[in-house]
Amino acid sequence: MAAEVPLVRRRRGPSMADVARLAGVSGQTVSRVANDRHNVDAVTRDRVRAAMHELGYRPNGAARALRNGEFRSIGAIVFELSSFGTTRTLDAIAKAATMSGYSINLLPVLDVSQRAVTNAFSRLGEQAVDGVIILIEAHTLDEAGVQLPDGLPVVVVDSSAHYDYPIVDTDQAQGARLATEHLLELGHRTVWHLGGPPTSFAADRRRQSWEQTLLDHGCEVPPVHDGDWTASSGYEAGRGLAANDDVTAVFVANDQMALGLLRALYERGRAVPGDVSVVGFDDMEEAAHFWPPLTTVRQSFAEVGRHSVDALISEIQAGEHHHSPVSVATELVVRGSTAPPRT
Amino acid sequence: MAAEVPLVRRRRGPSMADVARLAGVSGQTVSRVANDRHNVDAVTRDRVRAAMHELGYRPNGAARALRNGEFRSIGAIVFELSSFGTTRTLDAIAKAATMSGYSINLLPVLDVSQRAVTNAFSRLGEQAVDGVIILIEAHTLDEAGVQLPDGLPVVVVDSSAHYDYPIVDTDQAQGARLATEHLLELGHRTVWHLGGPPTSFAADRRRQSWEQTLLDHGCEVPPVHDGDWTASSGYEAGRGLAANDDVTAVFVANDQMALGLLRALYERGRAVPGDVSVVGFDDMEEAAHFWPPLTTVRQSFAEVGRHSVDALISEIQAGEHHHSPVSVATELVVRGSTAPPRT
DNA sequence: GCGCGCAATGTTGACGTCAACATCGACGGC
DNA sequence: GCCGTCGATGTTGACGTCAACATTGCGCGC
Repeated sequence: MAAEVPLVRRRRGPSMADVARLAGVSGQTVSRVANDRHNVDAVTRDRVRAAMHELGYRPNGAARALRNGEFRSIGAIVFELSSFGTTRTLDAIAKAATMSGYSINLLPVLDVSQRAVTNAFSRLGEQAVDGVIILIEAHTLDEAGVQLPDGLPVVVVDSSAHYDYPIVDTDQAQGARLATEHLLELGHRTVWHLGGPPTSFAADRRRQSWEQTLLDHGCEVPPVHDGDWTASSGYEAGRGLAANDDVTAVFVANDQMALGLLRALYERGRAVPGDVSVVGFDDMEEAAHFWPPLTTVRQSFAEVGRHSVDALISEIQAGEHHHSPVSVATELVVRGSTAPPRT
Repeated sequence: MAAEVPLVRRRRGPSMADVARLAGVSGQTVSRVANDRHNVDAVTRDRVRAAMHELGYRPNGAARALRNGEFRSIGAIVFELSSFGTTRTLDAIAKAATMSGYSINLLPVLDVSQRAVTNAFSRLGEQAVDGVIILIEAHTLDEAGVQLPDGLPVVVVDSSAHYDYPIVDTDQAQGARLATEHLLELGHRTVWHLGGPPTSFAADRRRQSWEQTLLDHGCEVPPVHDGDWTASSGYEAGRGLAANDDVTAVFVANDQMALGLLRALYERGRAVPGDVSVVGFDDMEEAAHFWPPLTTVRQSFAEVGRHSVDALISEIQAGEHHHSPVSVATELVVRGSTAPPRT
């Protein structure tokens, strides 16, 4: 038995040296072909290409990264992909990064405990990334009191101003004002609010701006109901609102909770928009097909994603810090869930 | 002027050698400390740790990968993160991979053209990954006629059997049968179908199984309406169904299209479930809060994700191929959108 | 026909890490 | 007190790539 096969077959692919040997050239020439340098004879290039193909050669990213001192990769720290906004933003980030020749390294935080977040950042230290985009609602960061590795470019997608990193976010305040004023202009005496979780800066901003708008218009500020972004939480909180006949207009901090509220209103027999007007936030694709179609504030996740990548890449390549936060404007989309109050 | 600063500051972080110099030990000792080897004197270890911290040392992933011959990274090829199912699966994949000590490299395909897909795979060749999970509906792969790099472990999340790679997927056929039989058992004479796009294997499977179930029960097979998974397409297709008084029961290939159908039925004044019963597929969180709450087929994206990662990692580490596809069972969740037909 | 210039190709070494092997010193048994 | 043992630490080289520099040879001008 001439069994000489090693137990663990270290499947290292062929290297430049192997290709070079087969093609009868030097490794450097293979490198030139692999990188599309022009100063290679056409005949040689074809021979090398053929050898590459025959061996199934793939350049080794690690060696390249080591040599060049950069990974061409961006880390994205996320908590839950199931959250609608995060996902959309991540999608835009991935696309923008790809177009700039960077790839995206997903670094999920398994739970929101301090330990998990700290742990994620220490894993980060071991990741082969040139920079990081943080997509976690930043209260968690504050609580965890974590510190990012020094000298690693970072961009935060959130409204927190507590950190000394460049920040890109939707203009939450403007969006909330848009929604609230729309309802007031329809003639409602005041606007109730179904807010996001207190751990979220975005939720904070929307709530604050809603309150300020009411005050600016001399309206009474009703008590806030809180949810956690899910439709279920919107339904739970919505049952309270639905039972209260004073409520004629509600600004909900996202579309999913708005869906839950709509259900609660239905179950209570209150007509939308006849008895109660509802405005959401996000303009998810489904919002146009709620019943009635939801009036909501559209935010451009794509733009937020694109700006984050731009900011991060310029930081990576030039060492620049944009300390002025980028704010992406929102837009009110009026559909069927809002109307003047019943007289 | 002793200005010696290079124009482009290559921001290479400190290396082991720097730490070693500061701590007065050899590089190897630093390596041992970094990797928690036990055979280092406590005093020395503390000194090295202090030096690491002072310099802000982070181990260089590229060098480590080069040395070890593995990247501890998995590529995930996706098309659109906005698609609900893909996202949920990706989330599970990311979590499972993280727990196994792998990170996820997102490789988005920017559009579905052949060129783009082929291009994505050639980029893939340059990625520093140990294996790949493909999350694209596989018709696109067929059309693009692309070939993956040889010797790179691959797992496909889809129902396609055209490829010689391990496949993990939800048991689409079982789910569709569950939905269809539920409606038949309620007493409907037949069940209509609002299907997914013809490019999707998952949609194919659901449609075929729906049809087979009808035939098994001796029911007439009505013509299929197609959508593209979005609520909008469900609404468009749904208008046709809503206008047809023969329609008393519809199995919709996903929840989002079901939402669009519900809207179309509302607009037409047809009651759900009084006039028409509707069953969806996916059980997205929102489905419970549609009006009426949607009866649907729950699939476990988490389990699909976990199985994919398991299969890929065992392929990477042991070179095993599981040629038997993994099928994850579904479950019918009965809510308020289904009832016996009006007599 | 001589040499210059330039394009094609080859050679060398360094990027940062870590396994394998080498060395060094302390301690214990006899 | 000598030697063997073992634990702590140091030295060397290789992983695959590519920039910088070195070399080769060909064509062209005069």
